[in-house]
Amino acid sequence: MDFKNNKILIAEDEPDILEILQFNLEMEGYTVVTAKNGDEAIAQAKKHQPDLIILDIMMPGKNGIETCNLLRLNPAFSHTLIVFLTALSDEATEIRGLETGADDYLTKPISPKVLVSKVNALFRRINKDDNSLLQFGDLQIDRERYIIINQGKDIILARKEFELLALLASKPGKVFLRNEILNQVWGTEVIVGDRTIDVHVRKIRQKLKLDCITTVKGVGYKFEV
Amino acid sequence: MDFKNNKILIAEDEPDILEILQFNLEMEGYTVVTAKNGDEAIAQAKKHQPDLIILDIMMPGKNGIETCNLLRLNPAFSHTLIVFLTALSDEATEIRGLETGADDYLTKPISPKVLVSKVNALFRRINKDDNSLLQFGDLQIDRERYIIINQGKDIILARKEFELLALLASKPGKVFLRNEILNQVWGTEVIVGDRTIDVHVRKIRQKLKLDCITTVKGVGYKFEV
DNA sequence: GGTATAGCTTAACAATTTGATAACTTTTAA
DNA sequence: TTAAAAGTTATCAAATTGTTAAGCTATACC
Repeated sequence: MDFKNNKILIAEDEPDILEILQFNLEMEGYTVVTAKNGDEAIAQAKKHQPDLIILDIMMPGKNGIETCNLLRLNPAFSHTLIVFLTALSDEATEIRGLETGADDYLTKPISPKVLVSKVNALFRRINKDDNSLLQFGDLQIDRERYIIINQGKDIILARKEFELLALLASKPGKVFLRNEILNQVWGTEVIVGDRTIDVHVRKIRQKLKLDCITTVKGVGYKFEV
Repeated sequence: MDFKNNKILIAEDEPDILEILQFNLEMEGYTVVTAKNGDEAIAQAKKHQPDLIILDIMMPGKNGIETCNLLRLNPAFSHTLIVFLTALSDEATEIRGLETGADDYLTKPISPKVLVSKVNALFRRINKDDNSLLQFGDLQIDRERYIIINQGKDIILARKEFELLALLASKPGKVFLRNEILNQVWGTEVIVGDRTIDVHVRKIRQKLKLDCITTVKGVGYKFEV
């Protein structure tokens, strides 16, 4: 799951609860920043631009609802996920929170596991379909954007090159026979010469500057990191 | 709030609860269709293409979780909002439900007002992403008002130009295939010549004086800031 | 209702990029 | 050692896109 790179800001005045939440979300792979009250939360939000903000409603100084209102006024946070967390199971507060523009509302006591699941579900909702992105260490293959990113640098491959690489990378380690490659990338109709695949492989190797395509002599090629 | 035109499918076997939910959501301006069990829910979903599906977990025949799994397998519903509704406050079930790919989880008893608020919040989020205005640095695209603003200056695009740009900008970075563009901007009925898209792209580039549309040769176009 | 205007599409051609091949060299495995 | 397979390079053809101008269409305006 690659949405786990997302950043979460937790604003909670009770240190114990804060620590439990932070620990569990970090275990899940999220980056967590924290705040002890509303003002600090706003400052941290501006500094770190989190993808999700968890606001305790009962906090000293600015409470969660006021904080949410202020954040939503800023265009930078108009799309940020905001979730309230509170011990109040008071219905009026809950409704007020949601009308304020929060995306969800969690009632304490909530188990860390449930929290993590809810957070995952929220991100799943906004991250739409991320099945188009393959990642291997420093190498990213983004099928949707049709680019390769290696060590932060964009690499542009021509269509055939890209499709060939994407095919090999779709099953790392698997050896693709020349025939398989021809069928998948060129289709069964087209007939091309013997050296065509080699030339494309060469160009990929050249552009990527990375030894990720291995030749299996007499058989085919495979992708390996 | 224009998202109130949205359609909601409720699957719930207890007629009393079903009626209360339906009544309250209709009062709020939503269109509601109903189902009494999982199979019926799937049939209704296919028929009505709802924007949100509320699934009771405990239902005769297929339960809510199974139903959700089946729906998510169908690409037509892979992005549809799904919310579980159940009397179980059992933690394991809750987690299982969320991992299944539901977007939220509501525990009975839930007051109609809270339900309505949660539903509103869910729609607020997805509508925010789809509609309203997109902003990329100095460039603003206001889909509602059909206006582009670049560095404070209004730029007037013709309708096709605007729709093409708005489509590309709706997913920055994503490469839209020529076919996708034709389907989205022109519709599946209309057939236009090969160079039509290019000409519109050229005009957009010319008017915006900004290099924000990238050609991916042999594939399509993408919007990038 | 007629005319002006902007918008949309197309055709024709230019420019560019991509892909395939030939011809040759190098590597590999038996 | 030696075929067979794969690598390399330059070159040319083909595919794709960019550009421009012109014609058609719908809409607005008088």
